Amino acid sequence: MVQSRTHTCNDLRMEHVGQQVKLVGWMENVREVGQNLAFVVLRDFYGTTQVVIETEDMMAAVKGLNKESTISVEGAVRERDSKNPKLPTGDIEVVPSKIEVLGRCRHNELPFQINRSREADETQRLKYRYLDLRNPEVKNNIILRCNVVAALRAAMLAEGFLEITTPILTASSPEGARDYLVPSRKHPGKFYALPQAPQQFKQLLMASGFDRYFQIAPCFRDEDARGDRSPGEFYQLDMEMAFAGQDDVFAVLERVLPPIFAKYGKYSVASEAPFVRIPYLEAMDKYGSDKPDLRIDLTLTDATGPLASCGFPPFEGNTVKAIVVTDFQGTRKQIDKLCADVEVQAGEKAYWFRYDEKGEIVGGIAKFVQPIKDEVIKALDLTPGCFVGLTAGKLLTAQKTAGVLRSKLGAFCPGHMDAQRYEFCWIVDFPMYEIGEESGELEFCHNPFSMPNGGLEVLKKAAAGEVDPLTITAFQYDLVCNGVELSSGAVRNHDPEIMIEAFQLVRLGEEDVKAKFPAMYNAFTYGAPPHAGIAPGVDRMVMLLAGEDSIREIIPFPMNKNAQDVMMGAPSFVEQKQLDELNIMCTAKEEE
RNA sequence: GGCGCGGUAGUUCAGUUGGUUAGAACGCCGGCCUGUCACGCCGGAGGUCGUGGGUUCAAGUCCCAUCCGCGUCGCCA
Repeated sequence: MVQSRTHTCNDLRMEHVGQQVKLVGWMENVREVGQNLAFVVLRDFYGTTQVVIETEDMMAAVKGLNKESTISVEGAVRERDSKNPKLPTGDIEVVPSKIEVLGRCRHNELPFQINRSREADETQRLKYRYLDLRNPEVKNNIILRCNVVAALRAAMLAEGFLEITTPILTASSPEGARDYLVPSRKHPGKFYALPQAPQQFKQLLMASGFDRYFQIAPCFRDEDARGDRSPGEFYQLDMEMAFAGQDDVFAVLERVLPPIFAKYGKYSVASEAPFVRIPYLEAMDKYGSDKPDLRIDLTLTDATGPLASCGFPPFEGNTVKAIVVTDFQGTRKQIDKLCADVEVQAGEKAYWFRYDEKGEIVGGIAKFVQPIKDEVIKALDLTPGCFVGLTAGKLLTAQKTAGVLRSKLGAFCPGHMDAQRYEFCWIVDFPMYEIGEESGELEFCHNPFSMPNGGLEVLKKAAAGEVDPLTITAFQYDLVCNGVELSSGAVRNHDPEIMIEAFQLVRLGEEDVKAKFPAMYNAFTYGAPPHAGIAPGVDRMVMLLAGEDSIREIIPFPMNKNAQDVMMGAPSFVEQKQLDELNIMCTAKEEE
């Protein structure tokens, strides 16, 4: 019988000196320092322990064994001659009497060095993710994720929420992101879809009488990846509350999240409950973004008045937004780099000038500003030594471009951004409708299930032409932290009559609502509670807590940007027999 | 799909105006070393320069095409 280990590689201390122990783990490193003297670093999940080789027998046991092989070591704990204060187990070492190979590493060259895997090529890391995860720095993010999920679950249960799972195989939903489809063998030509979110199910739970629901819910969307958005699948802390409104939802997250951010986050929490609430239009106007990073103390100023007609062609007839940066320390080269970065990201140019220490307008578009110097200084409240970044275009374009410039300037000027903290805010009062860019007609701006602010009355006035539908706001809100959109939620529209009215404004009617959301529409005709909810992204939260810039760092087995699992080889071709059984024929195939 | 950056040894990278045999660090292999802990010292192996075409006496370097990766925009009700 194989005796199991007596301790982990992080257990042994001075008090264990003299004991016989058995450790198991990976042979991380071997330092040979003499004819019959070597030090083996043994690593397991918990830590590392040094094993000292002093005899020909033991040397023979590890000689020829590749690093990263798994071994068991039986021996005595001894106080070290030369201690290492940097290691928790640095005071002791194990003198082995028996070393057994448990799993030989057949490769003397690894795809990357374990403790430096984060520097390696990302495709290699993903292909050999099981080796990448041996790196404690990588592994620790996964442990953090477990702890955060456990803490979220505990906090939600303590708030009186029930965790209820909803179907993974469900019906394709007509709006929103692209669905992942799953063919049905028993129903030729028909498909299931993986849920983009448990949206309709959680609202049905409310109609069923469950008062508070939550779920660490897997969500599937066939959309392209981003640095903070994993392709294919992700997790949300999905929640919904009956007989509740916006303030109730806010209060729950304001109680649940800050302690978890404080305990598990890399930085401190700067926001106190209640979090700042910023109306959507104000966020766009002040920050040029609906997910403002409040760690940056810069805001946008309107400079259309003095600058639109200064003679600089790009400003002519446009809205001009300015960002004034006091105490600006930046070279010409750095400014050019900033503007180039803005253009890459926003697709629009940024312009600039400086009001230097001598009180002169210099650099960038100074030539055009010079003649109206006094007016501009007054309008923008300039002080000597400041930098003025400028963007122009239609209102929204000028705002968005300035938003990008603002975040770049924040990252560039440490004096204007304290990055080592978490700043939360709510973005509220999103517009209910917008003019679609493709259609040129009125469309839902976000979620057609949101309750319009003003209810049935305002919708009827809009239908009668007494109110501009573009001015109607919804009880729709986002939770933003450090410029990352953590979550979207809403007070739902639980009234079939208001639902139909809302749909009629976008040229849809009762039949469309019934056809698109049959279960929910019917359920709401049987007496539905007013309800509201939200769904913070678990992956993004963990990313913020870990202080990582890439979402892949906090997912155990991430896909690459092209939604491929290069380790498992997914997606893959399947056998013709499988397709036949599902009545599926492929019209095109990627080359192998 | 658009734009930006990148692809050179197992890994991370350097490679000048196009010019001798493509380099460094880490890793790997061999040797030395009795207290290392990023061990040290000596030696060695290891390269279709992403792929295909072109210009040239000569291409890692210039041109064209193409593939792959990352970022970003579109997209994500």
